[in-house]
Amino acid sequence: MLSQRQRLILQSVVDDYIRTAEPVGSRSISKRKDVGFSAATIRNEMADLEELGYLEQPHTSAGRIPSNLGYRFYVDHLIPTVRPPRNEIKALRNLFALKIDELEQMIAETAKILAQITNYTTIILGPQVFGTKLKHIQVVPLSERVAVSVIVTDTGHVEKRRIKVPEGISLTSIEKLVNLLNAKLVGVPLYKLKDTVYEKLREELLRHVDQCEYVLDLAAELLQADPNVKVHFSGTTNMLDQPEFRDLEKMKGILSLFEEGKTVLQLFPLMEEGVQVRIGHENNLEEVSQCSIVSATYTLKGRPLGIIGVLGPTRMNYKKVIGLLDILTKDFSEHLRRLYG
Amino acid sequence: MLSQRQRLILQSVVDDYIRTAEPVGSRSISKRKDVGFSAATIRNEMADLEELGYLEQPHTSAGRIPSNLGYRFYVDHLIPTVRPPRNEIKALRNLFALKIDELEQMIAETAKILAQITNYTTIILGPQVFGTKLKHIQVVPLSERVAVSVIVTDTGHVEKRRIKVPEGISLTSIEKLVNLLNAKLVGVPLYKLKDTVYEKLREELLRHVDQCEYVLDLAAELLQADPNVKVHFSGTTNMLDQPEFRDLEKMKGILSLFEEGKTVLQLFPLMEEGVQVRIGHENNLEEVSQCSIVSATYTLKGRPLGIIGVLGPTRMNYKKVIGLLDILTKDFSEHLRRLYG
DNA sequence: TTTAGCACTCGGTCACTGGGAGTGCTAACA
DNA sequence: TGTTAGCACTCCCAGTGACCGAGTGCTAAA
Repeated sequence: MLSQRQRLILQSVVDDYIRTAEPVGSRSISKRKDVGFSAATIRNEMADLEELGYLEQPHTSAGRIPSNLGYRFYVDHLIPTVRPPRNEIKALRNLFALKIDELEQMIAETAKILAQITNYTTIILGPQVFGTKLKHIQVVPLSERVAVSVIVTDTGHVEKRRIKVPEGISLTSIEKLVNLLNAKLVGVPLYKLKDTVYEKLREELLRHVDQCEYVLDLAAELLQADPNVKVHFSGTTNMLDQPEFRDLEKMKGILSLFEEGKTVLQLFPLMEEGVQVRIGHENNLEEVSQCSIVSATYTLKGRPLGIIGVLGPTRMNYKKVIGLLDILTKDFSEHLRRLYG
Repeated sequence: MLSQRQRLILQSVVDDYIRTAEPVGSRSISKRKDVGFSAATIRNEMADLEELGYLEQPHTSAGRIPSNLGYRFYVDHLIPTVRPPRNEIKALRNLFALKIDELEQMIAETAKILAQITNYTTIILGPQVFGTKLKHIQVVPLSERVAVSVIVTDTGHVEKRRIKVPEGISLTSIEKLVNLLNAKLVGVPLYKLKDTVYEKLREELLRHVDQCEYVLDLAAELLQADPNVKVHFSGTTNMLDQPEFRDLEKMKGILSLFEEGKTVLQLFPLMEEGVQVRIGHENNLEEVSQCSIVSATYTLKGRPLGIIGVLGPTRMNYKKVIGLLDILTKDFSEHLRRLYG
């Protein structure tokens, strides 16, 4: 268990290091007005903290920097939850006042603003469409054998899919099929669509449509919703401003991660309530072992829809980012509720 | 006018510099087997070429590097059009054999492969949907006052738009409207949709629908196609491999360009036949003043649909890239024709 | 006109140096 | 017993100068 003084010193080191990106020496800490000890005392405590694994020393005659364990303790015990400054809150709220209709665009703008305020990289996942419900399905034939199926959900999301029409299936049977699907499946969540077709529509189809089996498969194909979650990035180049990423190789690793968008999904293994912080190796990817991720879930009608995350160096300004994400996800969810709820 | 020998030397300098990224000295050129002159002679010629503006010297006792004018002459007169090696052609053709249904995905894959082969950044614009024709329009009401309009084109492209339904317009009038639009507008190119509505549908509407003016405006909104051209990037991190972009500031400029996708549209001011090369300042953006862009247009039914471009340092391997783009755009267009033509 | 030779220039690398920041240890102090 | 001042030591870093090699321009000879 850390003493009160050790906690104070650890906090000071982390704060200073976050601010300056330079190893923190005993003298500079003893000079702070909230610390009433001499440099020598601080040195002793720092040596202890290093032994306990909270601090590290880049080389003998240098100051200390926080270890990942140190950051973890700092995040868990040493930061007061802080309300972001007015102007930052305002910048975010202005977004929601804009009345942007398209959700995608809304998300893109949010990512942008958040990246601007934090100076880190923002990653937004979603929205997850699996839980949303079918509102309408339409099939538009393009030529004899090719058609496009269009699915609209209750949140206004549109999924399309090119499909090949099997030989021997006429346009009229497709039309009948689509009518049937619309009559029976509206309101069913997307992830249940396929099962529902096979379970409930079989007899119905037998009655109304010829070549039932073919058509059933076709229907399944029509309804195959795209399971891909969209990934939005912003502020990717902010990483270049961080002194710890001067190294081109590291930088390249991180940037390629952004290019191959889907890989970052591994960084967000679960959608939990509240603000999550993952530090250094707690992330599942080697490329970001020197980064931290602060993330939070946004919801619609209590259902988690997606994730807003901020990626920065482990030396990131946790206080600020956590405060921002906390407010932002709540506002964002509220905004969604007003749009679709 | 350059003498035969000057052309040979200029070509050698550019070739070597493209290969090594190091200033080229007189000795290394005189050693090449296709050059039968001593270093001293080469030096004289190089001094002349510098005076003429085709070469530059980073500092007094260094070799020469090509100027932008030098590259221009090289591209215009000194490279034979070269057929890319078999394995590269094959890598591209494999793509088209994959039978990827979705055009977007197809484009993304193409960009990726091209970036892999060239080791530069690829930028693909399009497809341009303005010229495509309306196949179907659908309106799906989400709630009392909100609906989603979905437009399907003859190329299977789907555009959606959230719309607010003006007060006092009933669902049945909307239904009538949509039926009318479908009956009258199928086959009309997207860019003519709006005009056509106002010109041709006015009387028709007056007869069938009440509150005509409102409805007319609504129709216009429904048909407002998204004019945004999509921009696909791949291989953005390849830029980091180029020795000329070690400088973080330059790098940042270029990478932010990719992040703010739309800005790059300025780099492709026109859609012309054949392969275009723009060198250094010939591009309209300061950020890429040390880059060159090789681009070509892909078409559908003879209509230009979009652009495939490769962005690299001015020291890029023009021979290879030009050859590749030439083949690729032709294959790509042919593939599109098979899919939609 | 071409080439060989030579003096010169300049950037890059390496070893060396001194200064500064910071430490750990010891001994004195409250 | 906990805290502090003092001091010797460590290590990084920036600056310096010497040196090397690649390349040039010029001149004179072939």
